[in-house]
Formats: sequence, C-alpha cells, structure tokens
Amino acid sequence: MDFEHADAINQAIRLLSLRHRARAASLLAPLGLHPGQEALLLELARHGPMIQAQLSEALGCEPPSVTLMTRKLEAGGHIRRAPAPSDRRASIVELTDSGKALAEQVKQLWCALAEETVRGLPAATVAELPGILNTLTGNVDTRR
Amino acid sequence: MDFEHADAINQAIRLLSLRHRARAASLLAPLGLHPGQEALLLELARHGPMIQAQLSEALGCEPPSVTLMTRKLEAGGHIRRAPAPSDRRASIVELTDSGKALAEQVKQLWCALAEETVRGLPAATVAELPGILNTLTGNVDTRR
DNA sequence: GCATAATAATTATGCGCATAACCAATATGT
DNA sequence: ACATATTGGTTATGCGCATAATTATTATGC
Repeated sequence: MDFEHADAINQAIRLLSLRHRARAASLLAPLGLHPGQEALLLELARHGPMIQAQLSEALGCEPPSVTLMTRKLEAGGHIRRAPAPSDRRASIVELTDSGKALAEQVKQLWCALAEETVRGLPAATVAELPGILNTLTGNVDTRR
Repeated sequence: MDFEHADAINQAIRLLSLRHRARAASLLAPLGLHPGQEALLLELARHGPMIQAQLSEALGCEPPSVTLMTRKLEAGGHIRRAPAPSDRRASIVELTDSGKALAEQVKQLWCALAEETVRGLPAATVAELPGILNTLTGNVDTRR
C-alpha cells in the first residue's frame, strides 16, 4: 500500500476518534458525564453488578482506568461499591437508582449520536458498519 | 434506530479508537514517539514549515495541544521553532534533519499499520473506507 | 489616531487513557 | 503445609486531548 492511501486510513481513524469523542462529550456534559464514563454505566445496565476486573475486560481499558472512573462515578452517586463476599480482594460495582435513571438517559443520547454519526450513508453500509469496524479493531487488537 | 444497533456503532468506534491508538503507540515507541506526535511530523513533512495555528487546524486539535506537542518534539530535536518575521505573535515550526529522517521512518510504519488494520477486508471495502470514515467524521464534526 | 476587536500563543487545570510498581488475598505445586 | 505464582485493586506518573483565562501582537472602525 502506498503512503497516501495508508495515511488516508490512519488519519481518518484518528480524526474520527477525536470528533466522535468530542461530540459525545458535548452531549454527555449536560448529564454531568465525561466520555468513557457512559460506557461503564451502560455496561453495568446491561450486565448487572460486576467486579472491576470484569469491567476492565468489558470496556477494553486497563484496571487503573477503572479505578479512577469508578471513583468519580461513585462520588457522583451513580454507582455503589461493595466488597465481594466470596473474594475479599474484589469489589462489586453496581448502579444506584440515580445511576439507573442516568443510564436510561444515556441510552437516548446514544441512539441520537449513532443516527447523527451515520447520517447520509446508504442503509446497506450502515448495516455492515459494525462488522467492518469490529474487523478493523480485531486486526490491531493486541489485548487478546 | 434501536439502542442495540446504536450501541454497536458507538462502542465499535470507541474501541477502534483505543486499539488503533494503542497499536500505533507500540509501533511508534521504538522511535521515541507518542501517538499524536507522528501526525505533526507527517503534516510538516507534507506541507513544509507552518505556524502553530495552521498545525492546530490541520491536525484537528486545539492550540494548547500543539504548544505541548511542539515543545516535546523540539526537546527531542525533531523540530525547530523560529519567530515569524512578518508576524511577531506567530512562530514558524519546521522539521530538523533528524525530524525529516524520523518522518520517513514514520511513513514506513504508517503503511504497515494501515495494511495491518484493513487485513481481511474485501478490496472494495478498503477502497471506500476512507470515504466512509470521513463521512462519519464530518457528521459529528462541530469544528467547521 | 486611537479604542476595540480579533488572532497567535501560552499557562493552568482536569479527564481518560497508559505503564510500572506495590499491596493484599487467593490458587497452586510439590 | 508452605513457598511461590497469580489475581484484584490501588497509587504514582506521564501523555494527548480539552476548556478557560491571560498576554502580546496585529487588524479594524469611526
């Protein structure tokens, strides 16, 4: 592959990251959330109570990141942490009532953001978009 | 759009961002670069000397980010900053010889990364990928 | 010509992400 | 059973990104 084409791809991914994140930030700000935190809330809403190691795996980020995000969401009253009875190292994270309500609001925003993001693309392309993006992600995923 | 589909798209973009950046980081680390810096070097290699406001525009990030990145690249000896003769507010940024050599190495890595990223996709999809990504980016771009 | 607006850059601060080092608790191998 | 390895979590530190506020210079309106 020549450099022009390669750069078009890499640069497009970089810019999409920046812009999609920035747009998410502006939508989440009125809810008092920063981008990244919504993923944690949605994962808890989907899966129910989890320990941080599971969150780290599900969100695709490292344990120290989860420590800080959970701390801030806990300070905001959206989640609760309790020691796991079966393993005294682990702490179980779950949504509070406020967190559950917030997650519902995030779901609405998430739909609006996705629709805005794919606007103007042919329906067929939209349909195969998740598959394409997942392939790209899998190709550069060194996490395993 | 229902939440499942919306989340598939938003989450896929978020994960692609994380993984592509992480992969870029591991490729750039041997060159002593952090992700983001390569974009600045490549832009200077493509366009020649520029002032920071132009870099900010071209890279799609804010002026304070450019200030810090240029400071670090300058400390590494890869770029040089000189006051602009025509406008004493502006500073002209250009590659040093070391920076030019480094940019060439980055170009090689960039091709390898793009090939790795699109591996397994049909050629037709690869061909339209930049267009699709740019459409997505444009849809959420509030910068103008 | 001079007050005012706009622009280039910087500093301060905060968030998400990372890695490295560390502690506490559980699992394992002999 | 006990030393060792593994796992869950935290702290410290550093980078890229952001916004808000500040300074210095240039452009503009009357």
